[in-house]
Amino acid sequence: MTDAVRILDGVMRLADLVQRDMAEPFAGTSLTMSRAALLWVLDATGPSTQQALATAMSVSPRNITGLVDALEASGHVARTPHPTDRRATLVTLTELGRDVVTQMASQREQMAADLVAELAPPERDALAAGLEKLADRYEAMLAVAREEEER
Amino acid sequence: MTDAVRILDGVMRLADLVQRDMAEPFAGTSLTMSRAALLWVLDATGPSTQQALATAMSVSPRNITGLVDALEASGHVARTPHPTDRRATLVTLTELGRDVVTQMASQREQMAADLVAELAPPERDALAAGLEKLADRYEAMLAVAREEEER
DNA sequence: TATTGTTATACTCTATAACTATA
DNA sequence: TATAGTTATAGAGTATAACAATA
Repeated sequence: MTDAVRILDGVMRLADLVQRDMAEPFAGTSLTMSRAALLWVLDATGPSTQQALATAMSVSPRNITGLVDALEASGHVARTPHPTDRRATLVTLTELGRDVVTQMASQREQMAADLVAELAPPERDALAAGLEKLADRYEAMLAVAREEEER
Repeated sequence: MTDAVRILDGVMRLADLVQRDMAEPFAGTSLTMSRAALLWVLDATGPSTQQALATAMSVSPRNITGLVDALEASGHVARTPHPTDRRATLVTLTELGRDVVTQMASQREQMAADLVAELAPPERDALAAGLEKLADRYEAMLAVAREEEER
């Protein structure tokens, strides 16, 4: 197996493990990974239209309607009228929604710390830099491919 | 942001990009990521019972029934009677299924090669080793946590 | 005309529980 | 009694297309 494939496999395997682990705290609650992801995006961007959320999450507007419906029912977000555009609605985090995001953030840090506990600091930096380089590069590659396809 | 979090984020971001990219060739076909994953496992293990597939994929037996139904309908796998246990069925790859796996394997290699194209060989090896170490460690951590929970 | 969000419809992945046939 | 696979049922994520209200 080439080093290239070892890297690809390592990333996918690790991501799968992490994803299962992240989903666990939501068991028995109304939250799911997709809904939590929306909260996370919303916290990063501030109050947003559903269109903006759809774009940010690379998902259809219809999908956002469903996620927001569920999160509104569970009290994590609220729909408020857009101040200037009466077609649009602004989705905002409620206090409960903010609490959940805060908790997710601390879980993420704990998880990350546990993950790299056996790596020496220089190794950590090298690994982080390598991954970021690959992700940046990959994103650029996909963007180029998408443009070529449009032509 | 700590290096630990940079690593976690890098892994998740990269996995997301790769996953979207891997799903693309299936558009317009009857194949999906889950079905393709079953083909991949089946190729690695050889003819398997549905129970074995469920365990290997960490998924319910019922789920396997559905995936195999679809893959059987599309001609990628066949159900054959188990030679000694009449309760069980053996799932096997058809020629079409094998062709698809071969194609996926070469796409994976191409994708991996593109991904790391700008990394020098020593960097590649370090990155691969780092990721494998983290994944192994994480898997062990989860196994321990699961045992503790059972007590 | 174009855009925002929703209704209508459909497919897929996933799970648990009950059931049948077999071990 | 236990196991393999299926039927029954249900929730969740996702998409496209048509539509109403508004820009």
